[in-house]
Formats: sequence, structure tokens, C-alpha cells
Amino acid sequence: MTVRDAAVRGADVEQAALDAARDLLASGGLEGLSMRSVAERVGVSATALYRYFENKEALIGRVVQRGFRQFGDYLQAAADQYPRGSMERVRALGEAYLGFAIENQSYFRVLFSIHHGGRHTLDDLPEGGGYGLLRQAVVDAIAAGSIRRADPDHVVMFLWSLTHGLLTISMACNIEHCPEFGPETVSRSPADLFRAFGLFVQHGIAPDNVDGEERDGAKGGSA
Amino acid sequence: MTVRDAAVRGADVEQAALDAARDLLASGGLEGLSMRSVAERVGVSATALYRYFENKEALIGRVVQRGFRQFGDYLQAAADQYPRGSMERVRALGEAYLGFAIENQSYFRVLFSIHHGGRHTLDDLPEGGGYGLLRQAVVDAIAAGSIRRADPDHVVMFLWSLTHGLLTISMACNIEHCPEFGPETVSRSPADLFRAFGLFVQHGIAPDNVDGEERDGAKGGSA
DNA sequence: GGGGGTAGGTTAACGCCGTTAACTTAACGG
DNA sequence: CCGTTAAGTTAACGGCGTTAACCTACCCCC
Repeated sequence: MTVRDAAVRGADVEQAALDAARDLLASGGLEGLSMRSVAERVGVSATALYRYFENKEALIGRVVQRGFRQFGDYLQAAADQYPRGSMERVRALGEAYLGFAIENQSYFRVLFSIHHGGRHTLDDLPEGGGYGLLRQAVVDAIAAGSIRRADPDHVVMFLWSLTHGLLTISMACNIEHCPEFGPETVSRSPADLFRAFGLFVQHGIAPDNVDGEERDGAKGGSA
Repeated sequence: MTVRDAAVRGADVEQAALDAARDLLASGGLEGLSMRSVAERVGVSATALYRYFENKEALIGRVVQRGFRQFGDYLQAAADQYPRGSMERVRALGEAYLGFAIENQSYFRVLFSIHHGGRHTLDDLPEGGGYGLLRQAVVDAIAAGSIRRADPDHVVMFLWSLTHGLLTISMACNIEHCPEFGPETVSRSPADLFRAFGLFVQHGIAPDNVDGEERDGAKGGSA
């Protein structure tokens, strides 16, 4: 019984700790996680965790790493519903990005928190994860003529910044409702705003008929 | 001597504490600030701070509030260099946003950190601060015909999200250099990327000559 | 001008935290 | 059967935010 218990636990404590830490982060954020609280959930003393993780930061790092992998899978699944080269595929990635973040709010905050030591976050995203995914979608879309011919990395950063910024701002605003925040328009859900961005993303914020020439009679109407 | 010392200190301890907290945040981030470290800088015992601030969170809240005011002034100054209604004014706000954040990096992180209790950040920005400023610039630009006729709040959120997201991502990436982050393009300084976004902001990422009609002979070249 | 109130400060202490050190225990290999 | 080793324990340290109890110097008012 207790004989094997320890042995079996051996390998499992590590995974159990990662699960417990994930749950604690998801429910209470960074401040809800302590070595002692993780240990209690696992049913082990706090110091036992140091057999598996160098320190608290390392533990969180492992959780974050896992989280990014899961995040990447989520994005992949969303992208796969649309054909390569299509603009819908690009858009779906953005919406999935938002969706994941909103569904796993406090967890997501930790993933992208700047205050957990710092390295991860982008080490893990780019190639295996979301960055490469979006980049490929953009490259394909450019090739297919759905996106203007431009440096794909610029386009990727443009889209990523836009989406991530919307999310960050919305979250600081406690998502969904934020009455005292300017006019109510802004408090609309991130998803609504994201859709509203569609026109700007496609065609920009400049009036339709400028760009050095005119077509419809601006500035005096030459017709 | 010590008689007046205490009395004079009285009013000043609060300000001194705010200054000390700001400096500690700027140099060591959130983790570099403790009630004891602030107290030590002020030359007072830690518990004395509780005469002026309900708790640590309140202290940080006051610092953040101050910071946003300063941030707002910075943006205002940048905007004032360009005429109302001009697109340059809008752009200048974005560049100032970036500039302030980069100059005061760890301080900025705290301002927009999600993990310091949470209310502030947007309570304080919108009306007195940056949001109202940007909004007015956008409204003026729309009126002047520099920006397409659209819901100004949507435009504001679009621009703000884009800029803030770029910043957030760049910072998570330790700003400036981040070799392992995809192709090197992305590691360009936020300011460079911001400039690269100009075309997309103005005209979007869609190819120039679609939108239901053509102008220059795409898709086969009708010339 | 002497006495209470009070503002501003102190020290001591509590419970939590991350982490280290020293120890126990149980399984396994020779 | 013994030594080694992996896995886990308890005890403890220093630092944290915060509370409680106390001190003390000033101000105002009778």
C-alpha cells in the first residue's frame, strides 16, 4: 500500500503539482499560488516540491510552457476550419486568440504576465505555437492575393499587436463592462470591437478616396 | 530640532513615500517594492506608512494615479506640436505613447500591470488623460476629412489597441533585441515597427485594388 | 499655565511566504 | 544483509504585509 503509494506518487507528484498550479493560477491568479498551496492540493509537504522544481518560478515556468502549447493547439484547431490562403483563416486565428483568452481569463493573464521572471511567453509561442501559425496564414494569404504584398512579419505584428492590445486593454478594464470608461461604446465586448476593426484592418482608417488622387469630388469637387 | 522635525515631516512623509515608491517601482518593478523598503527610504518605520495609506495596494494606487497624470501630460505635450484635425497629431500621440513607455519601462509596466489590484489604469486615463486626448484628435481628424467617417470610439480603440499591443508584446520580449523570436524582423524596435504599421493603418492590409472594382489592371492586367 | 486630545511615530508580534538543512524512511542492487 | 539512493518529512530562517499596544510631543482650551 504505502509502499507502492510512494513509488507511484513519485512520477505523478510532478504532474499533479503542475495540474494543481494550473488550477490555482486559473482561479486565483498569480497571487493565489504558493508553494504551500500547491503542495496541499497534491497532498504532500511544500518542500517536497523542490525535488521536482528548482523553485517557484521554475514551477510556474513549466505551467506557462504547458499553457502555451495548449493555446497553440487551440489556435491550430480554429485555423484548420478554413482553407489556407483565405482571409477567413487569418480572421479565425484572431477570434480564437480572443476566445481562448476570454475563456481562460486569469490563466491567460499569467501566460502573458510580464511579472513571472520573464523569459517564456514568446520563446514558446513563436515557432511551435501561435506566431508561426499566424505567419504561415499571412504568407499564404499574400500569395493568394487576399493580403497586400508587404513584409509578412510586419503584417503579422500588425494583426497580433491589434488583437493582443485589445485584449490587454479590455482585461485591465475587467472585460465586458467598464462603465466609467469613456462613452459606452468602448465597453462593448472585445469580440464586438474586434469585428468592428474588420473594416480598418482591411482598408485602413483613411477616407476611401484619397491616396494622392480623388474619385468622387473631395476638396471642392472637380466634377 | 527633533521637535519640528517630526511636525515638518508630518505632511512630507506622504509625498516622500510616494516618491520613494515610484523610484522603487521604476528600478525594481513590483517585486522591488515592499512597505519596509519604502519606509527605509523615507527614514521612518514601516508601520508609520499606514498613517497615510490604508495598505500597500492603496500606496501603489496613488503612485499609479500620479503616473497616469504624468503620462497624460506627456501625451498632451506631444499632441500640441501638431494642429488639430491633422493626422500628424494622431500619429504623434501614438509615438509619444511608445516613447513614454520605453523611457519609463518598468514604471510603465506597473501602470498597466493587471496585477496590482486592478481598478485604476483606465479610470484615470480616459477623461483627463490619454483616452480623451486621442478621442478628440480622432474626432477632429474625422471632421477634417483626414480619417474616414466611422465611429470615433472604434477608431480610438483600433489605434490604442494596436499601439498598446505592440508595446506589450515588445516588452514581454525584453524590448529591442529578442533573437529567438521568429525571424529577426520582429525584433526591430517597437518604434520601427510602429512606423511600418503606418501603411496598414491608413490603407489596411487588403490589396490596393480590390473592394469590388479595379483600377490598375490586377488579375490579368487589362492595360 | 497646566491638562487632555490627538497626530505621528515607535516596537513587538502574528501568520504567511519561499527556501534551506538535517533527518527519516522505504525500496533496490550486489 | 547491507549500502545507496530516491522521496518525503519536520524545523527553521529571514522577509513580507499588517495589527495592536504603546509612547510622546505638540496644540488648544479652561
